[in-house]
Amino acid sequence: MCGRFTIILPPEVLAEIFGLPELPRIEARYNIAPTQEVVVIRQNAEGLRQLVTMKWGLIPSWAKDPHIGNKLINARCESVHEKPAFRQAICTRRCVIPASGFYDWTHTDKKIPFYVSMADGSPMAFAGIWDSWKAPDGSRLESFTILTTNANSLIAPIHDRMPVILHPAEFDLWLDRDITEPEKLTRLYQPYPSDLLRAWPVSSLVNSPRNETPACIEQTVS
DNA sequence: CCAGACGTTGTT
DNA sequence: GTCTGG
DNA sequence: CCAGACGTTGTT
DNA sequence: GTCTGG
Repeated sequence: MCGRFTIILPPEVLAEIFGLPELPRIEARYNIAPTQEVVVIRQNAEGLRQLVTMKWGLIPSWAKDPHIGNKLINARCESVHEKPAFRQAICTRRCVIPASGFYDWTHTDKKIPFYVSMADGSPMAFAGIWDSWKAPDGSRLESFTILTTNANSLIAPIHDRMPVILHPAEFDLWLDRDITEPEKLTRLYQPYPSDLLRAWPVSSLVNSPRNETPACIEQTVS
């Protein structure tokens, strides 16, 4: 699944691959955890892409207690079109979460964290959905969740789920607000090809969200 | 009708 | 054991 | 996802 | 908001 990730991308690279109209101001993050503020990309009604900051953990618009978002950090692709918390968002409020890689923990043997990134070091793009929650004081809180799918052969030994990773050619379709038919979207939910990814073990430093240094992604040698 | 849930993960 | 917070 | 808390009272 | 369960 996806419960921790990184974004270490120069603004130029981010703007280029995601087709942003302006250079974003973005800093490197080595250990992004649920509940934190994260930049995501969505498209406005005019088709213009924008980088916006949202909280990780989707709070449905109808939620009475926003803490529900702490649990909704992932949405299973197999059920995202049916679940009450997600089915509206999946039709009209899709987003892409730019990343460099994500972490996964093994549970067989000892709990060992792994870092997964693109084999060629290029940016990674998670498929996500977002919602807007109205607080009692009238303010708005935007939040998102990351879709998950079955693990591919590279990830499977670590974990049975992985995030839905989009190919650059799929960004237009995913972000198009006029496309609402599930059958046009479900084909994007396939596990990303193993040969385009790489994975290596990392130190347990990453376990605590308080540690946010480059050492989090360094390969451990045994 | 109203009340209560609405989610994922992993582990057993 | 289970929930909250990051 | 993992780490860390997990409680009440009264007083400052 | 919308569905399920009582």
